[in-house]
Amino acid sequence: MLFQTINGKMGLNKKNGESEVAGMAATIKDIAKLAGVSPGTVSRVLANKTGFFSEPTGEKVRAAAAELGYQKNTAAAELVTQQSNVVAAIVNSTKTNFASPIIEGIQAEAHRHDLNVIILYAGDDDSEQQRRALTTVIERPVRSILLLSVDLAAENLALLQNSRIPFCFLSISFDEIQVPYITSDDWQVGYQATQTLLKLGHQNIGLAGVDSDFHTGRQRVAGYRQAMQEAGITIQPKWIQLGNYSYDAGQTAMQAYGADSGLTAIIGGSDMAAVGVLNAARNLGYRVPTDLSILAIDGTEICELVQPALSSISQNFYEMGVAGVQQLCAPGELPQKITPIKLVERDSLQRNS
Amino acid sequence: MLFQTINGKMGLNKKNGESEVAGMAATIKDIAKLAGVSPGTVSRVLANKTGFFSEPTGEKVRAAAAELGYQKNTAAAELVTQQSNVVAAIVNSTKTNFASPIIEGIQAEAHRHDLNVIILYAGDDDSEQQRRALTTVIERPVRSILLLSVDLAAENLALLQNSRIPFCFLSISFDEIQVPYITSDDWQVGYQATQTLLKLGHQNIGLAGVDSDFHTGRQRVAGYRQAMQEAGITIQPKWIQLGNYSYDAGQTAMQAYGADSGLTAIIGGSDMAAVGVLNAARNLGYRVPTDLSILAIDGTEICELVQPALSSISQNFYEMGVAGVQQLCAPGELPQKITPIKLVERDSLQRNS
DNA sequence: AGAGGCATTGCAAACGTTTGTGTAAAGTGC
DNA sequence: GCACTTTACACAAACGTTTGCAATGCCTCT
Repeated sequence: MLFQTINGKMGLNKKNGESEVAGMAATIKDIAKLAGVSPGTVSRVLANKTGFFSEPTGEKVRAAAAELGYQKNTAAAELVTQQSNVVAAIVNSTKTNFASPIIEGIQAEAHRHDLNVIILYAGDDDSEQQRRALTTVIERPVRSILLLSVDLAAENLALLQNSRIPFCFLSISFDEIQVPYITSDDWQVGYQATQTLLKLGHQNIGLAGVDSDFHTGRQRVAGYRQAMQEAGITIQPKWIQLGNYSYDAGQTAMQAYGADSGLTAIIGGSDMAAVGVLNAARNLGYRVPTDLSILAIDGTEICELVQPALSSISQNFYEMGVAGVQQLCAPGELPQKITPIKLVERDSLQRNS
Repeated sequence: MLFQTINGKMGLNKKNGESEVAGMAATIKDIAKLAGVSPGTVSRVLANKTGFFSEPTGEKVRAAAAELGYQKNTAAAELVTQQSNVVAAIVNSTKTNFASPIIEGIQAEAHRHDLNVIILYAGDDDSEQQRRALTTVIERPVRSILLLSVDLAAENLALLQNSRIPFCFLSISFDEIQVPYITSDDWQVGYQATQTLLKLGHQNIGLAGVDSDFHTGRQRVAGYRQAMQEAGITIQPKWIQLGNYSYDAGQTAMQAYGADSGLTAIIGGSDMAAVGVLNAARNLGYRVPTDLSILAIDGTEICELVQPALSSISQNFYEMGVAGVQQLCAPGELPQKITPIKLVERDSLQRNS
């Protein structure tokens, strides 16, 4: 009775008669056959649509599923239901390491909404790798896309917008184009960093390693300029050393300042840049913080790894992650959002006498 | 002629008449209708199956696809072809940070084979999060699974093996169970680290922060013991301070050693642990490397971030990544594989006089 | 006892692809 | 001008699900 071999219309190029023979994964139909019910019923009990099946059948089906080691084919299900519960996070593999707390935030909030998270790497500034990551997520049913500080090439942005999948940028901002993003107020980041140093009596303050090619960096520089201007200090051109936020950028910035820079404080464009500044400064003979105060921007764990531990203007990356998925779960909100920043004091700042 | 409205059997609950009305993504059928050919033909030209269509038709189809902004639904395609070109990497979100070079290796080699990579986070030792990550990849068509130093709970390993998806562990090893893995020879790691220090004249050598709960850690300890024994040195129990490879583990280990430990050299179980040792040692009044040599294990970029830069027994994580996808692309090879290690000298070692 | 309701299940369409088979029309050789 | 091959395409099945609808049987009410 249980092992009846009625098996519908026979395929032409593949006979599906005995499906437990080889390694072919068990399907809902196999369960149906084993349990002696229809595939539809199996689907219903497995989806726990209570009220649509009797307890005895439920048991039979569950037993059969267990025996066959059934694993659902979600892709097939998503095909018919036309909806997915995975959200994709695309990160650029830049050396600055704030991605991890953002992802933890995404993960936590996503699970709260019963969503699954997949992560894709999009290379550094490689538009080809971006395209690759983008198409792999667009081509399969993802519910939404989060882009962690990736600066999309124009053609890739078009691709993304064309896909009609909801998306949101994280930890990056734009002025020219109108897209949803969540990040810190980068102008405030620059402004408050500078203010912090000014309040400690510093006047000659450097800004090292920020990238003014993008909005984020331009904003930080603008905040810095404004704070300096309000304090009545004229900025020497060499005080602003641009770069790409990396460790190397910090180092080369510091080397450009040189051993007799006249600076008493430096703002690192990122944690990594600040560490670069720190190490290069030491090699130039500076003692930190005695001779030179250093203030990092970001506040990731590396600040606590080096000695002296770096004080920082810290961003709330975790919060960015959760805000990102919230934004995508409850759309209709305004598309730009700001997460708070705060000063975290460690051991790299000192009052300028 | 082009806009004929023959559209097959009408659906009962959803009329698919004009599909460009709302946001519904364009399908192959829409293209077919627009170009005035059959869906099959569209599929063939889009897949570039040359020889199956004439150039004029090819052009018509491509034009229609472009006009509709067509995006392939790979999930649907994978459903019928029964094969996928995505490989999943599952990483645990541990604070030690070697994951990134492994992923870069995976990524590079995968692209060489025209595969796409998705990454999942599996939490730290959270079997529930593991299960979640695992099922999300098992439930959809992935070609193979790489697990980066994740120690799977027993029930989750069963899940994985049951799925019949090829998998390989990276940067972790096992003795009790028989599974494919690629990692460094951890015994050699411990042995060579110790040898390095012995050759520099050290005798009282500590081992800090390794986790002997797992095979990897046990092997490192065993290598250390063997090297010490060969040198005729009896290990004081407190020289071995276990931990979980973290920064904190390194710190507490060093604090356990104390200010008058008698040690002249310490092996950090990981880079992070070594940095923990370094900072704690400084706080205890040690000068590194003058009073105390420190040798890290792993050789990630943090070794170069701290001062003095930490010498290390470096693993080739990138290579692990490429070996992992190679292994899964050309199966039949022996299931365990070893990637080489090497000593990288930086500034944290000094001869013991 | 017949009508109506409800619980349980089967049936079949549909999701968006790929691909084997069938078949006209066009091309080739004699 | 006929048989034969080739070219270019359409047709339809199949992948593994979900779900609206129909069908069956039983229960309850009058």
